[in-house]
Amino acid sequence: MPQTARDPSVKPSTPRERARARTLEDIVRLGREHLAVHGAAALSLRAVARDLGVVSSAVYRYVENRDELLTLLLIDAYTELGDEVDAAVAALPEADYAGRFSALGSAVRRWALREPARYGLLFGSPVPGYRAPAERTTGPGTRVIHALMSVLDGAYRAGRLAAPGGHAAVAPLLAADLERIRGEMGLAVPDPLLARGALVWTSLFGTISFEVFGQYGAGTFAAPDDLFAHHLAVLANLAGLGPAAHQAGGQSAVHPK
Amino acid sequence: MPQTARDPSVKPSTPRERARARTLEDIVRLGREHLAVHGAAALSLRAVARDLGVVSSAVYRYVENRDELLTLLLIDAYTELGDEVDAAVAALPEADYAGRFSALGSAVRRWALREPARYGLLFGSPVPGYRAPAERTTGPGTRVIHALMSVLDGAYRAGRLAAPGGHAAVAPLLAADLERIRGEMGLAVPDPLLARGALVWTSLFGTISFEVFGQYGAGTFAAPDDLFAHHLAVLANLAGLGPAAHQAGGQSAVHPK
DNA sequence: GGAAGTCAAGAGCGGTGCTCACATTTGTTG
DNA sequence: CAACAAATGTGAGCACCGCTCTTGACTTCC
Repeated sequence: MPQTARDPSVKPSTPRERARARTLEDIVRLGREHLAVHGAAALSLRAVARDLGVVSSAVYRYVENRDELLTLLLIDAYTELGDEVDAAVAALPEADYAGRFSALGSAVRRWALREPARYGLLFGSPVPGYRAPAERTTGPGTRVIHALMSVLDGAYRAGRLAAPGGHAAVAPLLAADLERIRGEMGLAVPDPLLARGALVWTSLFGTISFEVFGQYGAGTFAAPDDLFAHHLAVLANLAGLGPAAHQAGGQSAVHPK
Repeated sequence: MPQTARDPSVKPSTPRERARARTLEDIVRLGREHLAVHGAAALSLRAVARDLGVVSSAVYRYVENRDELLTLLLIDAYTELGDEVDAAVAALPEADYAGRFSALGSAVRRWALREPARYGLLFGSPVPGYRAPAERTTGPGTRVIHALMSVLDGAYRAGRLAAPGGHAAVAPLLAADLERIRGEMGLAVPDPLLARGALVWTSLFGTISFEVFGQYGAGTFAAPDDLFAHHLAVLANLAGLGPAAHQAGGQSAVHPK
């Protein structure tokens, strides 16, 4: 493969490398647009080439194959989601744990509703023949859970994470997993709270997925904002954050700006 | 369209109709196998035709197009899932509400892990160009939520559904939605419990989706059974069922046979 | 027996991912 | 500046896809 050195950490020096980087950016941008309109499985390299004003085989100079483009779009989407979540969380004071939790959940939902196809690529059914390269996607792909756990861990260290009522027993094997995760992520929260954090994590995405993917019936919920706000409040409580101080409900929480 | 009358409620009388029904069953069966192996977006009518030992165009005598086959597979999957959930719930006494809830969740998970591609078709990202015909899919598609709400409603009517602590306020618009749903489904549970039931519903599928779709990292959870059992116990508590009487955790809950 | 209905076959259209030999452009270097 | 080599674009081609249409054969019923 005659691909040139493409280390993104090194600023492109020569004009040729600059042009190449720009073309690749265009390809990703066009791919993102096609993805948003037609969905992941319908992503077509030929269509991207057409929009790029180039013959179909030319894009293979920049992208090895369709899966490679999918990987780029995956990283692109994870990064954008992670940026927006981080920004939403950072907009509130560090000690406002309930507010930060609410902002995190609302940011994820806002992005998901704005970019349903890209959300589907990240959190929907896996693309049939495609295996995401873990060494490239786990980093961007774990930003949301890291942000969530960071909020919960901060609340715990500040003594603001209430021990949950009705302690569900944590089985030994699960405790081993949690212990390892706690070490890898540098957390302090004990097992029951950590396990609940995982549940809150999956529940958040479950709720959002149902809304984005249309799993609720057509006109089942006329007030999805209120429904999500309610769920978010319950989940904050479940995570141990107690009743959300910065009101978790209503339109204002969904559009914090 | 020269399609014959194909009302499934009428038993096929003539041998021609019998043969036709049998061929259509074969097509659905082969489609199901292809779906399980290659995923929804890669479902190919030509491949089904090959396996059927027939030229590709012949399949169009039985199935209008690819979307029609997808609809048949959708109904087929919803029905199988609904049957298994109903059977798992009915295997426990009606008054064992916590046990029935646990059985329901475990049955969904068991089916999802056994049939990941079909699960993805039902609860994953929507197939790009495809719109499920609501008049044919909502019936089979709402069986699980009906079963879940039936358990919760029964527990409530029996006075066994605890009022949840930390009541999250139910916004007026949401209350209107809940009132309508309560009427359509013939339920008695009040708003806070109904809203929590919806959250438990989406959370259950969120957890299962994360596991089936590999959203947890590769080796993040070595004990997924224990993790799910824990989540199920917390969700039962969240729904208002209190600590699950028929122990909700462990392998025995996942494989209740 | 003939008419109506049903069905499989095959060619064909436009689309896809991907490969390869060839032509062209472009930056560097003698 | 000219020549060279690397990078890039081109177009044909392969195999697959969904889907349509015509043709011929077959079954069923009057």
